Amino acid sequence: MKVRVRFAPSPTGPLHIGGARSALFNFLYARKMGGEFIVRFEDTDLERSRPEFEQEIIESLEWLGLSWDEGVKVGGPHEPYRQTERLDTYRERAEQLLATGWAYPCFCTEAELEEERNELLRRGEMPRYLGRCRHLSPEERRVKLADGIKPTIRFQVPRGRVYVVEDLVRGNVAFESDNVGDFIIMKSDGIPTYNFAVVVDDSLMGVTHVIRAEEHLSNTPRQLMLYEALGITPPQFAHVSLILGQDRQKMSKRHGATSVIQYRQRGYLPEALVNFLALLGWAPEGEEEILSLEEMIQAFSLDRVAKNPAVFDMDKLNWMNQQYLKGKSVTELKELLRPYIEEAGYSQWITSLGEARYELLVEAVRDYLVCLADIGEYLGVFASDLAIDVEAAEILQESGVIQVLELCRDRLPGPFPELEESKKFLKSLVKEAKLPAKKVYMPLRAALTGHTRGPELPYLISIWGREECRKRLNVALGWAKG
RNA sequence: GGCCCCAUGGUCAAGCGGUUAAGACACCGGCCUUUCACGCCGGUAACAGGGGUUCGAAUCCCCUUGGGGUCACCA
Repeated sequence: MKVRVRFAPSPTGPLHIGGARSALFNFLYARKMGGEFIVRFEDTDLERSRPEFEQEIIESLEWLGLSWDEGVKVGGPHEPYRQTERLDTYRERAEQLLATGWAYPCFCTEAELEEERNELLRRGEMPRYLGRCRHLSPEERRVKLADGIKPTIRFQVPRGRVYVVEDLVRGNVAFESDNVGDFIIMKSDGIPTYNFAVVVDDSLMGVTHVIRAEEHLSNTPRQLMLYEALGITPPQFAHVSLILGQDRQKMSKRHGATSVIQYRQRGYLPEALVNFLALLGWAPEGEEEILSLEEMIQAFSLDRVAKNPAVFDMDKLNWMNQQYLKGKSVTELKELLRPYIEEAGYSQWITSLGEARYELLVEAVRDYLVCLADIGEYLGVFASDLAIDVEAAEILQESGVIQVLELCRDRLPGPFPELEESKKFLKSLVKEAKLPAKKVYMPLRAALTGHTRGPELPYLISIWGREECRKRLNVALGWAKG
């Protein structure tokens, strides 16, 4: 049978980093097995679901390079792929469960349930639904209905049974049905709840493998019961452990950037994020950790998925991103960088440089970038007026510095020397000054940039050109003399 | 709290009864270098604890401890 997997986010927020990994694992498994990957929206939470989030999730998936064969946006044989558009389907199945006695209407109000919960809590017992409406007579039901009470539909959980989840990453996990209270499958407004809708959709869509986060493991027995009641063979399950923050708690907003879009905004490359995420909970056989999507597909296997939770390590992501940044050509970087330059407010300045000098600039800073948004920081050095920091000030006060700066100012080639020319110029300067190289370069750097560290001098000179350098040298000279 | 999952360096992890217990990130040191990075070389650092099983346990079983998840008219 052809493998069919799915990613079914609820559009109640942007695509979470954990969701992205679930999507990735599903994608990898589908591609590896020559199967199909479905994306659908579970938007039964009317309060929190928003179309904007659907759009954002789709864009995030596309940005990551995870394409799907069927589902939202692309369509397919099991349309629609949005749960609120499938309400009739759920109603039919609910009727079926009602008719076969697997489910019953429940007329308890929220207030009553709340009271029951508090009472149980007060007695030190576990809060759960006691089954008050389980055995209402047809008469009683008719009366309640006549009173205008809109019932929910509850699933009647079998007593004394054991349900075993056969999990591809965890092995067999057993749950006793007595620990599960009768749960709602249809809300009073006619919207199905998650556990019900997911079962109906997965079965109707022919999903063969459910790969999802571990937080769903405890829900699985409920789903198994539903499969049983519906007379459907359940799919295979694979529960992947959670991604934790530094404090070992489930990743949440408190931990900083948790959505894919935030990483995109910061200038992480999709290849890097995908590669990093893949290694969180999965390890390929070899020692190579930098893998293309294609290589990941080849190497992917569910039995190499780890059972233990993984802490999100920003340091490693940063390193990973640098690796991918290094793999980019200057031409590619020039384009990738543009939106971030714009964001940092340096678009005009970059345009004024012209393509050749922009390229030089990219070459000069590329090794410093952890992510694309860092460009703003480095551009500051180039585009802002000279501001001398403490360390640079100390250098400028050393003896002989004034002579070096003046010599440089007077000999500067121009108007815009090529990189090689700048290098030659600097060497000749050292020779003429008859000083150790460092005694020439450090003061120059301090005077030109106002800092003691930064991009290489030849780049600075070639990018700024003679006039800008002279201007800066004069400012620094004025400062050093004054 | 009940139920369930998990447990190898600071982090990600390999390991699936016999290894000097890989590798990567981070960290530290050295080299390179006109600075800072980059790069290269090297180093510190782990089987949570206790019982078993076995000739032999990181690997299998049990308990303890620790962490996490789940118990909604959220998904």
